[in-house]
Amino acid sequence: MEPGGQSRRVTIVDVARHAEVSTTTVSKVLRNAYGASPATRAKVRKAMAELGYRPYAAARGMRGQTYTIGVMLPDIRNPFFPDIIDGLTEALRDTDYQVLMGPGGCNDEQAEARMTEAMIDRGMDGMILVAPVSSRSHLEHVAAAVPTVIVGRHGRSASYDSVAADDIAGAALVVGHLAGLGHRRIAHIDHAETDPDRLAEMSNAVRADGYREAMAAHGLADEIDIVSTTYTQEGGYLGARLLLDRPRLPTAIFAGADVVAMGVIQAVDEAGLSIPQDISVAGYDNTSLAALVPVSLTSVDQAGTHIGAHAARLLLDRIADRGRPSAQVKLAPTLVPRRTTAPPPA
Amino acid sequence: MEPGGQSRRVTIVDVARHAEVSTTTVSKVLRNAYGASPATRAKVRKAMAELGYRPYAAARGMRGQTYTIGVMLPDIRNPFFPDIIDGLTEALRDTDYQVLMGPGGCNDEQAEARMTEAMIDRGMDGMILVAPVSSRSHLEHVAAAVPTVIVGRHGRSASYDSVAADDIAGAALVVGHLAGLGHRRIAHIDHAETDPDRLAEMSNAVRADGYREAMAAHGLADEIDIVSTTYTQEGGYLGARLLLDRPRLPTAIFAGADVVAMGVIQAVDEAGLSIPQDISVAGYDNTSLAALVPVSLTSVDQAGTHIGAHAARLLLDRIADRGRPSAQVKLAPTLVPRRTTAPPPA
DNA sequence: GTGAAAGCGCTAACAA
DNA sequence: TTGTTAGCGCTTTCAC
Repeated sequence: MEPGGQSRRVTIVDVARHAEVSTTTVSKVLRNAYGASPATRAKVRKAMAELGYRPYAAARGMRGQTYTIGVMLPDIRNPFFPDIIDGLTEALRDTDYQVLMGPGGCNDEQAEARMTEAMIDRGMDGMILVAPVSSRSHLEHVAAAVPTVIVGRHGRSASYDSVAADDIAGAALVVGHLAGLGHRRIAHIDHAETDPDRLAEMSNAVRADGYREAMAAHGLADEIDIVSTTYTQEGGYLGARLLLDRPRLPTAIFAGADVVAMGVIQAVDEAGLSIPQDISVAGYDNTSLAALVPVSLTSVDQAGTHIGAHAARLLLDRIADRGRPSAQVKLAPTLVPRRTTAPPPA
Repeated sequence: MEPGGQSRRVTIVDVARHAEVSTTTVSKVLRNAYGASPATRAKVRKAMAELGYRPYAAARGMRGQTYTIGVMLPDIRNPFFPDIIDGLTEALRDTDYQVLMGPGGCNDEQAEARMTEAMIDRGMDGMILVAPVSSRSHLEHVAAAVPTVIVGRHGRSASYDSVAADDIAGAALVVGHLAGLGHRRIAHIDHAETDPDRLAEMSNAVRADGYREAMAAHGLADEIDIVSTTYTQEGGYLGARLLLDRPRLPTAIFAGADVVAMGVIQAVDEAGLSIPQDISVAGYDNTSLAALVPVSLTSVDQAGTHIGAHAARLLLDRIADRGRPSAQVKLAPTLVPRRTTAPPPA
């Protein structure tokens, strides 16, 4: 109230005194634990309300839980993440858990480690790591300390659960769509990856695999053309520049992410070509960017809210039973055709 | 290591034993506090490293600080916020403070209150509230509990610091730009606001005021035309639909935010008009959306990273001295003209 | 069903 | 400079 004069917090002791019971009893009511009669419960609840009591999560954490779930986001700019967060918070709405998010630092393994440690040190009851770039051993190290769900990364582990969209299927949807329109020279822009561990687990690598498989399935194995840059707008720009320098231009470019596609569009625009008349462009993630009318990008929808909801459910499950076998959820993506894809020029 | 067998945390006691000193000494070293010889310091640091000790923030918080700063974001989808976060984390990089973000729940006062309470209960050392919609009294209630900086909201208080861009000047930049191109019928889309408190403090309202003032200053007082919807894409769409139904069409629409402008573009597109030939459109915030080549939206840049950096500095300052007088920082915006604005049709 | 008392990991008075 | 000793607000045995 008074500037600087922070009035002392109402504690469990105040509540106990007010309700004329012990602090133990108050604690039991707080946790909905066994061992308090309905009458006592009511009395304590009333006292809590009258005093405006709110439990101090940090103190609870010293013995029990903090009722906090940490979500590490690799890149807060990626418009795909809000969907996941929405699904997450929606699924957690009627629980006592609060979600706090930490900026992981775009593709920076060290920053990611700092963030995960910071969350562990702050007593998170559970953690959700979205598309982490950390090594598998680091992920297992995190999972050993606190229940963990990995989102958007393939590869299974006994120590954590995971939720991801089926990127092989997603890539096949794009290639199928383009091939169906009559395209043969379909190029792909990938995120460069050297680490063998991650090569097998990261979405980008799996999408590239899916692209290869699908091209082969459509009898276009000879047309496979992958440029590796990064999953950023600049990466897309750079990749497209390389593709536009090819002696035989591709008639379609499948970008591994919507942001990448935005860079592609820029490069194509600068080259004086038009989309989709001269060249088709497809993205991935069906972010809000893709839906913008002036953009209207064909993309693959990963059902982000469902991913988030599944992650929340798995996490609560594991917080309740840390010993249970790990689970992997794989969700089917869908294609969202828009105005950037059309039949190739005749 | 073993599944379920979380090996006990290394504590200050272990470090003390290993270094053959008292826990007090370890604590002093940890806090860089006065009262430990260089030799002792080195010994303790070595022990910490050898044991892989990491302080447990929640426990520190029970007596001292948690070294955690909570940032409440009203809408994680708004692409303006990442810039603020970048400025914030950059400014905090070399400190011991960690940033955790909480989703505030788009324009929902209750959700906002839940989030701020949750952060206080989790022992945040300081809080940064970005464009909060809460009542002034709630903001002061938060500030009474923990050092607080309010970002993106006008109006000053003795109990908290604030950082905002000069929205009057920003609106004047847009109107000046459009008037300079020869426009007279410049309409504005605003975020509807009824609460008198917030009417004076929220950015949207101030932008509308700035629009009115600037129109008058350019001798266009008679052309003032404001449509009030919401600061969302749908709001922009709706607002534009209303404006396009006017007997005399506006030749330019100044949307109060980039996302709003995206909705405007959609409505204009559907009406079969082209931008900027038939109608000019300007946004506000210069988000990454505006820069996208297919969008290329004229907008006002608020220097989000600077806003974030200032907020961080003010907060650290106030954590160090809670009694100091409150400060208000106002930053000058700049205009970024792009392809959606041009002279009006002849 | 209820409560006394110990303790979670750390910081802060106060002595030595 | 160093260590002893109380707590911080809550949960958890373990008696009653």
